[in-house]
Amino acid sequence: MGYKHNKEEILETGYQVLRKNGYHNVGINQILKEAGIPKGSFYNFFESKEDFARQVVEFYGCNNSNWIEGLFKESKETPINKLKSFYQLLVNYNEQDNYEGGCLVNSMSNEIGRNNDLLAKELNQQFVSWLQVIADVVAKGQEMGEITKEYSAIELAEYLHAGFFGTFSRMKVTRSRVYMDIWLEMTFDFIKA
Amino acid sequence: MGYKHNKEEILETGYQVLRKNGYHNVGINQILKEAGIPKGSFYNFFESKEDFARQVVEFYGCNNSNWIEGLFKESKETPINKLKSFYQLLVNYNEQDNYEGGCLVNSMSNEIGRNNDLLAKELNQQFVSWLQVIADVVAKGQEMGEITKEYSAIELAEYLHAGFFGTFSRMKVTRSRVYMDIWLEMTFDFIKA
DNA sequence: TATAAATTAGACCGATTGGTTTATTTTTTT
DNA sequence: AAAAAAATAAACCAATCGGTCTAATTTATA
Repeated sequence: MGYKHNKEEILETGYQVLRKNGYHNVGINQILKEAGIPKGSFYNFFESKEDFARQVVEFYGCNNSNWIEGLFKESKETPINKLKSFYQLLVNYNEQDNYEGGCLVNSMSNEIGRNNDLLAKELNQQFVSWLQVIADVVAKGQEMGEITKEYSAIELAEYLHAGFFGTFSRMKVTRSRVYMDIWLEMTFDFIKA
Repeated sequence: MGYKHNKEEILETGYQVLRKNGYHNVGINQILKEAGIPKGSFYNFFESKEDFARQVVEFYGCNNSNWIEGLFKESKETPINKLKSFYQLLVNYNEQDNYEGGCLVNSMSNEIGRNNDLLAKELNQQFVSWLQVIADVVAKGQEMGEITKEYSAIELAEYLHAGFFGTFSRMKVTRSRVYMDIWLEMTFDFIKA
């Protein structure tokens, strides 16, 4: 039957809160309030705010990694179209969100990537694990002759995802997907064989 | 002769502090300490922390805009090489900094681009003014037949600078320029005519 | 030179921060 | 059923937050 509160629900709430507001802009009390738990429970599950954030990143990162893998596996499209559809899907979700939040790993990397070694390490780990999933699809596209072989699959994956992140950040400020759509068109034009 | 403290010096200190630590991670007291001024002087010059940050962004944005313009004007290289050298220079500076800080506009856009309308507006304004300078050089490159005409100068400028920002963010976490150098190579390969 | 205005200086303020503590309740183990 | 362990609950803590206030000093204006 278990206790009243469970960790995964808190992590899910934490993910939403941190994604939309950032790390230093959010206090523990806000998380307690939104998750509907008392402080005692929070500090029973998590050592500190930093530990909490690290676990949120890990939780989100792993979920996202599985989601991407599933998406690529189920899709019947060719590799290059799988990738393009994937990015289009992310943009659609963000648009529905009215551009609130964006990607937790992207935002948090920018906010504390240089000031907090523990979180930076976790953020990079998750990013790299996504990259591997993307690189696998890129590699298949290269084998099929769809994607340029001038650069390695991992180099192209980094290029794709870092570029995507940059444009994603711009979307936060402009609150418009116009340049994001152009980015998609240009990038997938550039990387084709 | 003037009073003891002057606003530009405070803005310069503020720029360094905000760039390295972010917005919400920095308190007024830290700025007072690093700038060596009492609180009374700060609130004599600035209405609030938010107003201060806005002025720092404006100050940095304009300085940077002028610097870029000067750089492009003095350089004897062709447009595409001007752009590449410009980005390489930025990376070199960041490397010398041991990847602390990065670009204030990039970092701050990510941190508060969606939560603070006043700052978001200023950040976007500065970004767009840089973009115009870059687009002018891109346009010259297109005229000379060096750069692809498949996309407009401003589209290419957005593509360049947003992509650069994304990779710049990654550099904060990885603390290495490896993928940044690859990004440079790939991007300037992609956009050539 | 007298007066007004701007700047400097830092003590002070209520609110909030991340985190601790203590007591109670619930679940698990014996 | 008894004892140990885990989880819940919220009052409490020192430190810090952004910001205000009053007084002293310095500069500009009349």
